[in-house]
Amino acid sequence: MMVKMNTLPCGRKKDSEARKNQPKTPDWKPILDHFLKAKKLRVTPQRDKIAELIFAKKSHFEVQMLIKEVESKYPDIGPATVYRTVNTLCEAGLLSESLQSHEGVTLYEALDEDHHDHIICMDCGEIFEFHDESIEEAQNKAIKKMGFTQANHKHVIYAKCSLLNKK
Amino acid sequence: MMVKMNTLPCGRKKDSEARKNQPKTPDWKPILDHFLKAKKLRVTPQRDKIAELIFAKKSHFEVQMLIKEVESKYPDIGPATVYRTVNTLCEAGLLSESLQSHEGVTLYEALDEDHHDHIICMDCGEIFEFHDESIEEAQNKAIKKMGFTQANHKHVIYAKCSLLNKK
DNA sequence: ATGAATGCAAAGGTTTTGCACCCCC
DNA sequence: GGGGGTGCAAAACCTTTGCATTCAT
Repeated sequence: MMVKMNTLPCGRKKDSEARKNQPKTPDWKPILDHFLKAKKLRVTPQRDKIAELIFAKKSHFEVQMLIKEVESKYPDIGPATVYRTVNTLCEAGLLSESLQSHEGVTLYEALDEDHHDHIICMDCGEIFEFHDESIEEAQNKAIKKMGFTQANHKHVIYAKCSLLNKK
Repeated sequence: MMVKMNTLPCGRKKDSEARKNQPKTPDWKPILDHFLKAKKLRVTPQRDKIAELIFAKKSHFEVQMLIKEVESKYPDIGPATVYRTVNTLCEAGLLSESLQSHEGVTLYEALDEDHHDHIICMDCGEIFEFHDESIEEAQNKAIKKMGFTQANHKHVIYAKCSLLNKK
């Protein structure tokens, strides 16, 4: 099992130090350009700037926050363009609506190579990513048994980290 | 593993015939009344009618659909009351925001005794419920290993049913 | 009689759309 | 110069709220 991208749980440092200051998708630009070209869409400075902000993030984000960021860095870029760009990036497969926060807000996240699930601490609100092969296996078996194929899934665990829990 | 509440997959009949025409929560009324009394809230015809419609369903629903249903059966009951009632029923523990449809709409569902996860067919859109003990076990182990407690989870699988897939 | 519930309409918030203008190809 | 992109504002939605009135207890 591996956990990454965040300290765990609730403040403890874990194994992700090396990755901490790297974007999740360093090579987004050629992928995006290729997608745009294939779809006969255009490479524009707005799209590039918004994408850059998104892929500089190391974590999940909500569109409203992104809009505020964009607005403060590039006052000329409006919310409509942000929404449009987010949708385009989703279609390009670079970004995905990954989960709902505990309060029900949609969070986006850069799609990286490997699949992971999420665990949200109900005390501190922190979102951790994890990958557990035995869960995946059990799941694939179940899907097969039920007669489904081509599955993907969203698996979010809402829990409390044990440290805070001891109070 | 058990699958219930629907034919599976995509039209095939499965094990849920006996349950098919029964509401998921036949005994909602005393529970609701008890909750209302405890909270010093009132039993009103509007709440009863809306609850009745909800618990007559055998499946998941979105608030917008419920509002349309209520509107057509009881034109005097407005959307605001529907929203308020849905929230009250959630607080009463009779109802819960259970998952997001593939299009991102929030679906509610009557809370019955036992936990289950969801699998949505990406072809026919049908939502199936299933419970798989080996997934649950793997999950509980993982949660423990990561140092979390008191977990609950939302696990939605998006897949294609094999029958349609053969076309 | 008291205070909660309702209906209505308005407000709040998020996301999409229409359109004139701009600019990349 | 054609067609997609952008910015702005308006529209479209969904959900919540305020308030006067009604109604359960």
